[in-house]
Amino acid sequence: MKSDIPLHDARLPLYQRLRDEMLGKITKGEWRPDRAIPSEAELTKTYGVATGTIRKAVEMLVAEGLLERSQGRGTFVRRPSFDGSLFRFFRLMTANGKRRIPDGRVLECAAATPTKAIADALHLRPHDAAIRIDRLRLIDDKVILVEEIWVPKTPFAALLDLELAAFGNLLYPFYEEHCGQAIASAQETLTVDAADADAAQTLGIVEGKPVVVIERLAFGYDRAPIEWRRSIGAADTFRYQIEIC
Amino acid sequence: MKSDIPLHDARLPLYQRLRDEMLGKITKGEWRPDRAIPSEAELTKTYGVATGTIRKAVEMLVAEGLLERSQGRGTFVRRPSFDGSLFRFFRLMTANGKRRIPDGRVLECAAATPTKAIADALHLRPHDAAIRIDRLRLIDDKVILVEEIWVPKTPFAALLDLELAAFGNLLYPFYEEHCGQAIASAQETLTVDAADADAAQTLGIVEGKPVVVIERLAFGYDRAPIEWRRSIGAADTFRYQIEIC
DNA sequence: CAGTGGTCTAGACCACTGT
DNA sequence: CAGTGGTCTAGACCACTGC
Repeated sequence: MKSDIPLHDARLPLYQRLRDEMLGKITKGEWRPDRAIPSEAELTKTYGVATGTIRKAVEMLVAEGLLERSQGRGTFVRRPSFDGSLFRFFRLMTANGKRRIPDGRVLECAAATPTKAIADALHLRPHDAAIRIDRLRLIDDKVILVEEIWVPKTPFAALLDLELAAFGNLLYPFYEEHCGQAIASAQETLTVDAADADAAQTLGIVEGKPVVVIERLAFGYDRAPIEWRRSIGAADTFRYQIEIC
Repeated sequence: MKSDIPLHDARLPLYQRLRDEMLGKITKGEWRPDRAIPSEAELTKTYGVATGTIRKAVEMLVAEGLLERSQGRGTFVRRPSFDGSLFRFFRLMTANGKRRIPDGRVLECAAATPTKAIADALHLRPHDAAIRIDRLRLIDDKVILVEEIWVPKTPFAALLDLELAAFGNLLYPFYEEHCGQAIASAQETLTVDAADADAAQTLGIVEGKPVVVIERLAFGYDRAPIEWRRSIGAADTFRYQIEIC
């Protein structure tokens, strides 16, 4: 029965080829999100391999976050759920140690010309177009962060056609839904500065008071830079938490 | 032969208990860095379990970075190479983007009574003894960080017998060498505060100027808290960088 | 209860390393 | 070559889920 398994590369281990095969079922929509895939027993029959081999292939996809197993219920295709990873790129905390996602309010989203530093960070060539997003983040209608965000116009042009109110509180799921761009990792640099007049007014603090400046460069799964952003918040209410592993 | 495996918790899966057992061999130095551990065949005999079970336990330790497998050669205990991971717990950068490890100068290292918050963080019971280390970190003889560090007296008592000058620039390799305690992960919380008189004087800044406060709790491979530390530095020269994956 | 994934066994054969 | 880890088999029994 081994001939049932397409031998994409006969030199690859069986469980690898099985994993690729199953990945195809998911990406092609043959196995749909939130639905159970065939049971291990079925899969062993379908592919003519032992349970251990099926398990190893499934385990790979579980580790990659594409499948989810639940004892006694089955194995399910994960809807790219940002519920679980909501906080992955979000490191601000309230004083009592809880994380609360602030509301996002996009003030502007338009084509613009980035500075050289930002263009370089995004690997833009000299005349590549870009989009600038100005955004506030609020908790209980109080501004806690002022954000300046840059993305390349390609493939983010779809953002220009959207109502500003249509932007969600989290941009990354938004990028994925409307532009097909998933964020895989990011690099943040955090410094402390004095508030300039603009930022001070928006944040409701006195000019010259300390602010925290977070510059983030976010990357896709192919490690290409996708988004540059700078967030500024009042230092006295600021709390940034990170796990180092 | 299953009785050969200490049943730390009989409800845990066998491969978990095996992994813990093997972890003990490593941390206790019974299996030494850069040396091969017994082959799979030997381990199955020693512990009286099937190869698959041994493999799963070994795989866990490989995933945790403690073992390394090499086909045809054997499985080796990894020397915690601080060469590559020197910067793993070190996130301060100079303005030009380079990382430079500051010198460490231990001012005091003595038994002391921690606050309740620190005792709780370290999971100390009411009368467990602790050690406090006061330390400066300097670049070009300029103080850039003031650190207060707490570790449990057990198993860190060896630190009390050392000359202060004997402490290296990096404490974690030091802990490992003298106390057999390896740091596996840490959690940091970063806030901005105003400098009190003490810190201001040590850091050479004006009292009330903003300082960055980093509180870190570091954990061992068994996820038990090992070290609490608070580092304070002047905000204007501060730069903190992190990769989020 | 039947069906699912979770654990575990007791092997087999292969690919690779060092001598 | 003998010995190692890498892959794979063909099951068994258990714990959990939902009906």
